[in-house]
Amino acid sequence: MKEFNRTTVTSALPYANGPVHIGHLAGVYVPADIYVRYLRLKGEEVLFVGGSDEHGVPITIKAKKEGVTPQDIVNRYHTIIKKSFEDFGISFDVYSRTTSPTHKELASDIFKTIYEKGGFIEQSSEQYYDEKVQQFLADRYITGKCPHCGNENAYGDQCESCGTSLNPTDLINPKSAISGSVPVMRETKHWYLPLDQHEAWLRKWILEDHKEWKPNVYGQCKSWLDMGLQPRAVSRDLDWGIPVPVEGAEGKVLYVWFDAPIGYISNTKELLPDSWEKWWKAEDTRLLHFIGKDNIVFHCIVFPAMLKAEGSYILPENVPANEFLNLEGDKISTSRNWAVWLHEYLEDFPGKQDVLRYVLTANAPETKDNDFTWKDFQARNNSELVAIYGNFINRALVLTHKFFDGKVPALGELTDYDKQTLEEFVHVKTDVEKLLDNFRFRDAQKEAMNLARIGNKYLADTEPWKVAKTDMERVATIMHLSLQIAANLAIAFEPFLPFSSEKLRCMLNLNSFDWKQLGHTNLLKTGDQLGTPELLFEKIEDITIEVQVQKLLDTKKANEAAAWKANSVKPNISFEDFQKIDIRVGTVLDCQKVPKADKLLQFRIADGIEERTILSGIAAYYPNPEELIGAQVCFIANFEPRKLRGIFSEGMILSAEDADGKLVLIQPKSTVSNGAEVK
RNA sequence: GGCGGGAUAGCUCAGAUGGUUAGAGCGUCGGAUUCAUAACCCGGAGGUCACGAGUUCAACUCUCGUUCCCGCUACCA
Repeated sequence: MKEFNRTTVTSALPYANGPVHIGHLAGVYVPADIYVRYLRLKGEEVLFVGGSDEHGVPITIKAKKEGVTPQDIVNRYHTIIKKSFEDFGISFDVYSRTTSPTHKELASDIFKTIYEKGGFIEQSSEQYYDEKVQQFLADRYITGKCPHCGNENAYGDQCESCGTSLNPTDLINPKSAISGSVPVMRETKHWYLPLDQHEAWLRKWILEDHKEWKPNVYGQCKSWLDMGLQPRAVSRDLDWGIPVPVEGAEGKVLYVWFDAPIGYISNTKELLPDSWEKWWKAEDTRLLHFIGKDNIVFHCIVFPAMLKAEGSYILPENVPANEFLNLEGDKISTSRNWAVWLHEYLEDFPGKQDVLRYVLTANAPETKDNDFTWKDFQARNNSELVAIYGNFINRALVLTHKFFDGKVPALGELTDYDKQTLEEFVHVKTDVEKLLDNFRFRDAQKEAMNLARIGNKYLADTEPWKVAKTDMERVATIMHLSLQIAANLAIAFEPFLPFSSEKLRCMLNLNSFDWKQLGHTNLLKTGDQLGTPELLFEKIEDITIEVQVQKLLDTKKANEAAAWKANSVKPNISFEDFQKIDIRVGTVLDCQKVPKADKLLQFRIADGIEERTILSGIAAYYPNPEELIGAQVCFIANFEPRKLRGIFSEGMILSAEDADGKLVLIQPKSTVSNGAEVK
């Protein structure tokens, strides 16, 4: 077992083309933050690095769409993202960005070093080029007709209609997704990192030396290694990014995947210009990458290969990747606005950062994709944070104020039951530690919560409010111990719920604490004056949750409307065909629901000659049919009569079907004679 | 299509190397209690462990097949 003296913790760099949401928090930043806070509390040397990933094609596309520069886009989102992390107490030592000068310099240096060592191969190939916007097109930005299923909107890498993987050259009638113009083939040269040459040591390093990695991480790496590694491009033709720092590379930038992870290092360097190297090059430094499952191969294979090729860096000791968090049963999606955005959450739930941190940890996607629901959020707040933790603290403080004027009472003789309780909560410390050391944050938090359960049980069993009538000394001991448990809770929850721990610390008038004190009963001294008791957590009412659920339902509706596309036009018909249809205007004389039929309305229509009855299946959209009386509608007059629900319908009333399936009557703009023909 | 991960109580999830009655929290039902944000505390009910075969004295656990969800598939980032 290797000996480590310090730990470098990185968390995946969020891509700066949108704000961050609960999925980011649950998968990466909360677990990383818990771990880092835990190490800090233990007094270990630790550095927590984050930053925004600001290069790459999607940002340039977004900028073009909005008519601003890529720098404008990343400035906007970097600011929002950074603030969200600060607000949620994600305790980065540094949060910088890949557009920083330090990063540009370091990324260039690393590229150059590998280049000079002959660590890249150069290769030319033909690629699609958009002459209108003068840039090469990534596969994703070429669309055309799928050769397999005929879908007109297949992407250059895959047809989403039939699922087939494609090459851009497979597409029939390719078009640039950026400008819509027809792309041409053009030769271009790129640098590749020959991963195949790194395969042997990667295989040993991962498959033999790191069997302790999580199954999802280990499994995916094994899968890649078994398939055989291929050279991977590290440059691309683009004007947004870090220029490839060698001759003959005009117009080429580092591929964003190459540049982004170096951001971990350059952000460290920006913070510690003189001492950054020990965090990245010293053998006694333990490097950990917190990421989501979509990043596994990159952090376990590609980035290590880059670092090895450079030659002077250490490799990650573990990569605790999480699965994904879903929202109310659906995949979280930035583009579909299916997310709970952190900055919006704080507007709706000011001061409730810890509640979200708690819920996301309690239901963290550690072994498989999990689901976030608002109902669960409410339940965890009300029946765990409020009822178990908050309630215990409140009981302990209120009782102390009631019986001892808010001063820590003296500890008397311990009963066997007292000792038994103390023993239980000493266990909590070792259990939480063991779980945190293994990145099992969900269970660790549950174990911390057990401390509050122990406290509640202790009060219920010792019943100080009863004993107070006969034996105040005994009450003093009970409250003394209860307050010590409360102080322990502040420590145990600090990594998970930093804001609440701080609040509790103030209520208890504790100066400071560290992890070593956990499990001890001398955190508070007899006679210490406690602060004013406040509620640690508040109940969340049904109405609050309903508002959030409604917000999501609205989003869903808006998405459906946005996704709606008009049906393609039917084959042409002749004028003679059209003439066969006799469409007329008539006035509604009477209109009512057909009994025992959900959808049908029965119309009595004046058609200019006589009256006729027509049935129409629009009842759901006209809940008050009598309001239609007097209105003019269009109908097909020569439709074969048809019996519906025992009634003859003599024609068909015309409606337009909206995106959501809603039917809307077609009516003339101004009143016309009954029987007027529609031509 | 190929590969990887997953499918376990009403809900959200745990279940090293196969071994007697499969666990937790919430919810639910019953009891006790009143210091506390109608909260806490005690107890009960609830599962052919996705489906179908196979290996084994023994399978939630191993093998094969099927279905569904998620991810990766090397120029989406």
